Amino acid sequence: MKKKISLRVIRRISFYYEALLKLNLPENTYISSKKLEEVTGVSCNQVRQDFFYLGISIGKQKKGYLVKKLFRELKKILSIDHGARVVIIGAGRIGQALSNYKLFKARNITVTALFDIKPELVGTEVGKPGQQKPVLHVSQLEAYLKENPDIHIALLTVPEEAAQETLDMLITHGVRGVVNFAPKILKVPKEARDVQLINDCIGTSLYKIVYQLYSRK
Amino acid sequence: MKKKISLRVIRRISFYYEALLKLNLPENTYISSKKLEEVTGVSCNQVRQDFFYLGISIGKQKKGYLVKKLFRELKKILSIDHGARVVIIGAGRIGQALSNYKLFKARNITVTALFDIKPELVGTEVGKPGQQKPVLHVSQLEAYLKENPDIHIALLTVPEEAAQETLDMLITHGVRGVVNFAPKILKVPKEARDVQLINDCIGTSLYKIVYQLYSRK
DNA sequence: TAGATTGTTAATCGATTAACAATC
DNA sequence: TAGATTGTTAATCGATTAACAATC
Repeated sequence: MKKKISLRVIRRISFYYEALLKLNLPENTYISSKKLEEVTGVSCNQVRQDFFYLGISIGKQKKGYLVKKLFRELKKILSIDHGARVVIIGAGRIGQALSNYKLFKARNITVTALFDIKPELVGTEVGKPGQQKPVLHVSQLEAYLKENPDIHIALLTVPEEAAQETLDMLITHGVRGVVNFAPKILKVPKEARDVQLINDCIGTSLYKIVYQLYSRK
Repeated sequence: MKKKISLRVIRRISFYYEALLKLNLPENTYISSKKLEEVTGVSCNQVRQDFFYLGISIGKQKKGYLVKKLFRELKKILSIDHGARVVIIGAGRIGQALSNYKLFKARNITVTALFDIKPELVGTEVGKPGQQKPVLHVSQLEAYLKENPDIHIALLTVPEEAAQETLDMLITHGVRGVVNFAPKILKVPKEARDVQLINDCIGTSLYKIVYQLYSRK
């Protein structure tokens, strides 16, 4: 059993990985923790602490980390090579935005289909030309998951009123990880305690800004 | 100068407030920390600890907190009565989703306008009937902010490539708080250190689920 | 009364920051 | 060499959990 890595660390590892992707440096060059601080906003001390904690001891004094090796290590931790296929429940604006999310590709995450109940959406395809995804009716979901037993994750973007029952339904059909975007705290039923759920409502970070600007005087 | 409240606490306070809104209990009833745990997922110990920290000592043993009083206290902390008017830069799917975000109203947050550069969007109105908002051209932003000097916050939903320059422009025009939704870590220029910025890319929480499901064996 | 729930303190836990010897 | 940067430890800081006396 591996060491447990907190989600905070995972988040920062994601930052490092994406920064590396975007910098697009030659594989045989080096990047220092100081440079990583510059591009990710994570302090260089924190960067080295993370690497130490994760057993990434590939640095060279005076140079930094070989890009090629660092990529390999980060990929390993994030299981990038494993890949993941996911579905999106709710083909509204947020669902469609997620279905086009650029960085998923770099993470080896594939959105295979969207599901909705609106007649005007069901049967259409969404997304940019060349990477379009079908919108199916929610009633087809059960069969779809049976045909695609490698799909264990769903992104939930249905209206608040339908969110909890949809989550319950997803779990019944074998989904094991869900990100809920509805503005409602959902709960995993007790009998399915191993299902991973993140409530991540778009818009809540605005509250923090409002607080910082208007309450903190 | 008030005690500094961390953003984690603010986030939980938001949960309590929204739970209270949704439960819609009569003002003269009581709610216990145990019940708040049930509806928010925050442990009752944490709830009481938060209230203690914030000086909310209005509980009655054996009963809990009077809904009316609790509302008042939470509103005070979150500055709900102050209110905030904000603009959205980028009228794509995420921008439009945010412009319709239900809970903003309960928080006394008003989206006044959206800005974009796409000809097919500029000049239109978005949103549900009765609460439509105009989409203006980004070039009109400077004048708009001059006319509405009470607007200090922008939600940034432009494409990644344009995000940093747009942020710089916003700051130049006097914006003091920004939530960035583009999949890129933006930086506030050194000369504007007091500007509040949150990078909150939709989709990153999926990475956590993927990690929990596929890496943690 | 007995049971339930608060307010508060202390203990625990975890995360971040700082510092620095080692060395390329 | 001198300067820069790592790996690692220790110190600090902050957040959460647990416990319980007080009391309605």
